Amino acid sequence: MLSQKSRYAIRALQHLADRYGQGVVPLAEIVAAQNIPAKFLTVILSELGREGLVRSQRGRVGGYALIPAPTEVRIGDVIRLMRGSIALVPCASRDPHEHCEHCLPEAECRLRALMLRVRDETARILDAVTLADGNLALVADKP
Amino acid sequence: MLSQKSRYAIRALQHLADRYGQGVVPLAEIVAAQNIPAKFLTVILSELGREGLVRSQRGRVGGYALIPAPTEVRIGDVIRLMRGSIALVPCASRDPHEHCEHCLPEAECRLRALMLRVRDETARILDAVTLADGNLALVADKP
DNA sequence: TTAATTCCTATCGTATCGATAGGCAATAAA
DNA sequence: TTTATTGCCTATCGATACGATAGGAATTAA
Repeated sequence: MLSQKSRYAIRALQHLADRYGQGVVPLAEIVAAQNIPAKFLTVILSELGREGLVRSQRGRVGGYALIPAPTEVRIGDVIRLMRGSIALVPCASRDPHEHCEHCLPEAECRLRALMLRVRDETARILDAVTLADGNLALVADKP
Repeated sequence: MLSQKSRYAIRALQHLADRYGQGVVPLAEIVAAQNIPAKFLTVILSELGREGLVRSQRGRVGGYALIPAPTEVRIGDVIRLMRGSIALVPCASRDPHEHCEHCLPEAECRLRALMLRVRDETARILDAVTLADGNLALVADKP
């Protein structure tokens, strides 16, 4: 499962992508439009700021803005950022990963072999979609 | 992420599938071969028994055995059994599902649209592999 | 009877998760 | 310069889920 935090992050970034190039968007607007708890969202946006995805402006007309062009931010990247990995099990990450506890040697684990395939398919989908894609269901699905 | 419990369940079932038709397999054998905490495994196998996947025999030469033929048990089914769903977000399940908290109406949620596609691809892979498949990585991958 | 084995329920410690509190810092407008 | 507005940071909280174990009852073959 994706954490609630990851989902909020993606939806907030989608909102900022829709306003890309229009200056900063106040927190309250995102909160109202996306139905996300305000305080929690500040934590999430600060984190995204530290990762370089979002810039912020304080004060009277403050708010947040997406830094990269929406076409440059893949949903897969956002999930990796928030969750660390796209894989369903620790040992099935393509990045340097922890071993699963109480498992067999990775080379012998049938479950791992399967989960690697799931990971690759998932990554293929999530890395083909960016924040610029409005209706994500309609994006071309070409391997 | 798959829970540890789900992973143990799959690996235990794979082990029983390998011994299919050879009578019951004692817990200790599964524990030794699969490196799973014994007490925890009894809980898992009891649950799988209640779901009709496993039968058990008590007493001196007791143990567990898979009930359906290994070819009839899809990994996707096992995961649905243990975790309730294959989807990465609650609202992206194809079965009757809960709504996500603090979200938009489902029809408007771009994230949901994407996650439905991920779910379908994942299900396609996991439902094409059964407990009978030895090296899961080599199963044909034909849409 | 005895040893081996599974079954059931309760419980435990920990980690994570979602969320909020509360105060500090910055900024623009009055 | 004052003030209202807005974001920033750290700590913390309550709830829940998770992984695992304890302890004993029930079953069965030797």
